[in-house]
Amino acid sequence: MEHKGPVFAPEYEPLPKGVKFRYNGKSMVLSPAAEEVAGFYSRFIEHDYTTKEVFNKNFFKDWRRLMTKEEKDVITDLKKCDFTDINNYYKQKSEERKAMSKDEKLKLKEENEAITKEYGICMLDGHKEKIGNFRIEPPGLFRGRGEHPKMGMLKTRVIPEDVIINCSKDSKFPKPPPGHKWKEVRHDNTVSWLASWTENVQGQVKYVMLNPTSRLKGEKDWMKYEKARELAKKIDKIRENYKHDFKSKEMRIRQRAVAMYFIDKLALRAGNEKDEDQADTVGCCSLRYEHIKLYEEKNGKENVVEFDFLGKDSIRYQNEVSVEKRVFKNLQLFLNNKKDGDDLFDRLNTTILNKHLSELMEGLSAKVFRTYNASHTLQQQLDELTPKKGTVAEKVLAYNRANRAVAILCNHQRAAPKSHEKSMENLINKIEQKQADVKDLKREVKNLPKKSKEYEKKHNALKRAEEQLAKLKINRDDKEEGKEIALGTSKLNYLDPRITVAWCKKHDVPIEKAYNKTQRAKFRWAIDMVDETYRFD
DNA sequence: TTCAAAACTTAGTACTGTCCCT
DNA sequence: AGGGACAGTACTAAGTTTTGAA
Repeated sequence: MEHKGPVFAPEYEPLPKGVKFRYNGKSMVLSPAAEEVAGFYSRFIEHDYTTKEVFNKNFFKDWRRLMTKEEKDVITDLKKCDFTDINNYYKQKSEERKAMSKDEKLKLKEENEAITKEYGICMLDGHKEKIGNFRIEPPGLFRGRGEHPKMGMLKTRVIPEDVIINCSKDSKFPKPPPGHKWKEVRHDNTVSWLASWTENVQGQVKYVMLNPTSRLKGEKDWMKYEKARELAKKIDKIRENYKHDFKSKEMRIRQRAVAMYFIDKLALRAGNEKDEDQADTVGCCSLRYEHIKLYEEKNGKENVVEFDFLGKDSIRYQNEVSVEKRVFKNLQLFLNNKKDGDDLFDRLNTTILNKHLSELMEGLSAKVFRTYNASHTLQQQLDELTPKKGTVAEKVLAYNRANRAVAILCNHQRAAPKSHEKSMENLINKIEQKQADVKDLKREVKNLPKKSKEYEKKHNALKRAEEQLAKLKINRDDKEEGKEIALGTSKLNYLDPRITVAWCKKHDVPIEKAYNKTQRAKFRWAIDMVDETYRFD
């Protein structure tokens, strides 16, 4: 492994004289350190974050910590701080960047490409590989997701003295920037990272790693799907096994069994325990009393469990599922004598669960179920939805619907795009226009003598218009159904790409319809490997 | 054996560039 | 030229699993 080391964030450029920070209405010159952090906050002042007390409190505390004595004496109340001038300055800078001439933009692009060429590539086992994140995260304010207790804290600047380099002993070591030293240069070929540093807000180690297109990452991805296929072969036995455990005498085993049922049936995440200083989110093992409700009957279904909790990234999971009678009875038992804040599975955690899983199958852990169920669902949905005869557009719609079924299973949500309403309106207008066209053409065709040149021309035009109309309608349905569902995550992380590649080949759909450029690069291994007979069952 | 740290995967959102229309 | 829509990309937080020290 040989590389040039990471790229650091540019030095702070102090504000020009005319840009004023004001305290209590009076302009005030800040020390560079305090000014830089004031600049970070100024970029947020039009954002919801600054209405949150936690954000403001954390920010103010960290900001004051690096003020000079004099600044600290004066600046005691965030409410009296006026950042608008600074904010306007940065907005103006960004406008200027947008308004740059073509040449200036091109120059910037070329400079950027030069950096990528030098620092974005490494040599691994004699092969050139792209690096994923070779730029070290710049300083700024921490933006957690959901109700994060640390939101607004200052994420400090990382310098070479913070960075550990990992490379081969016999390689040309990266040079630290002039006047600096690395924290350490080590040679550990049992890990895949090129450089690491410890981030100050949560104390977590951050890594520079390879791009997903690299051989190393590709092989790991491939192994992940092979593991999921291995599970596919054993899933019947495993289901039998946990269903049997629903009746166990031991509470811990019953809890384990019900958790496995959830993970298998609903594709829930494992649910590790979390610290107090993180957002309160849960997964399967960490579900609490308040996260589920039981109904012997609801909406015509029996034994209904209603889930409502915040999962990863504080994304809400809401679902109403009819479960097996024994599961329902067990849940009643688990909830008995409990109250808000109590664990649903008080005799279970992810370590216990994964330990058991690894005994059922080597390398089996909770997340393998998610991969398996996602890929399995895609295969099964493609079988069901793909029209035998149909246009490419119709097949692609079927593919997107199959993809969407997986995204729903995995609860991959997104905020509906801001432009959704508007673009939907445009699309509907287009459809109406096209419908009118079709109508007109039909009438014209009717009135023309058959076999005339004019007739043929209009007839073809009509056919074309009808095809376009069908396409537009498909487009509309696709868009509306998917407005709050993110397809990318499942496509990138859960769906065995060989299923998609084989499906494209089998149904004469160009691979570009399913995968964009980045995705094709990541899934190169599958595109090269697979023929139309591949299946994931 | 326990537990925290390290390592690596998965995740949504913000930003950027491009295309097309006015 | 300006601006909106959209796709693709960059970013980095937040999970899971593995590792290894106490």
